[in-house]
Amino acid sequence: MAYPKKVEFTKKENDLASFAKAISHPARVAILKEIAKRNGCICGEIVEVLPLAQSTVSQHLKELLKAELIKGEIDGTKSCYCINWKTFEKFEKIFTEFFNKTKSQNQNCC
Amino acid sequence: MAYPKKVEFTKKENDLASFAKAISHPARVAILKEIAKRNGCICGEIVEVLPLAQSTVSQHLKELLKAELIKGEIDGTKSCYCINWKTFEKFEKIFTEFFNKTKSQNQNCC
DNA sequence: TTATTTAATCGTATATTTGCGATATACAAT
DNA sequence: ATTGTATATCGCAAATATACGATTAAATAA
Repeated sequence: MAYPKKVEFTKKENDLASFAKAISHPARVAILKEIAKRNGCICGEIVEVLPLAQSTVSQHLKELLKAELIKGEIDGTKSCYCINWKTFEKFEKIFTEFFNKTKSQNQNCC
Repeated sequence: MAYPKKVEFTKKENDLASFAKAISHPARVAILKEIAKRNGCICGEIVEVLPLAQSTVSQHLKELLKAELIKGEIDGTKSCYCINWKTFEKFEKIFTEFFNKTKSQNQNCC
């Protein structure tokens, strides 16, 4: 056996996959874009704009929070969300690395 | 209403999400890396290397084919897979655009 | 021809995701 | 204190994803 069998996946594989999972739903992509687009942070204006119920949007926001792609803070009755640039850039790096590493091995075999 | 309510998501949102979905499982990330790593295309050597059953790997390969991230051709009893660079680069572009566009709107609001 | 090898597909079980309405919570306004 | 507003959470249903063993199909080797 030339290459060893994996018992489990590597941290990088898991990281890339879980980031990809966080943005694997069009609603979450749209939410991120909306948060970035607005001048300043927004809250449930997202609900106004998306074709989804408030509770569903809230769930997607929770997912994005879990992935640390956004930060949220409660301001009165409103919740204010914004992009977590630190994580965002971390993932951009992981992605770029993945693309470049893969490309560098392009042997044009078929 | 300053921004219009979406009836559905945009093509770009759907494209980005479905690409992300394709690589949202560590097995599929590992498979892509393995295919890129090997000198020339490989087939079920992937099974040897991953902590998954042959049928499961086959299913993941099918997903990657569906997303057109890999190409496959049958060579005798063996199936030979390789990266579909055209799609790969298309998605890299979509990604980079997403990252850059989002970043350019960084207002550091919170 | 018969056996072997390789890989796709089928059937099935289980887990996760997605979505929504209803409810709860927490603050603001009256 | 009561009412209204914003948003998170609960409970549930439906759809999708993941995994595996068994089976099938197709090519090669014996």
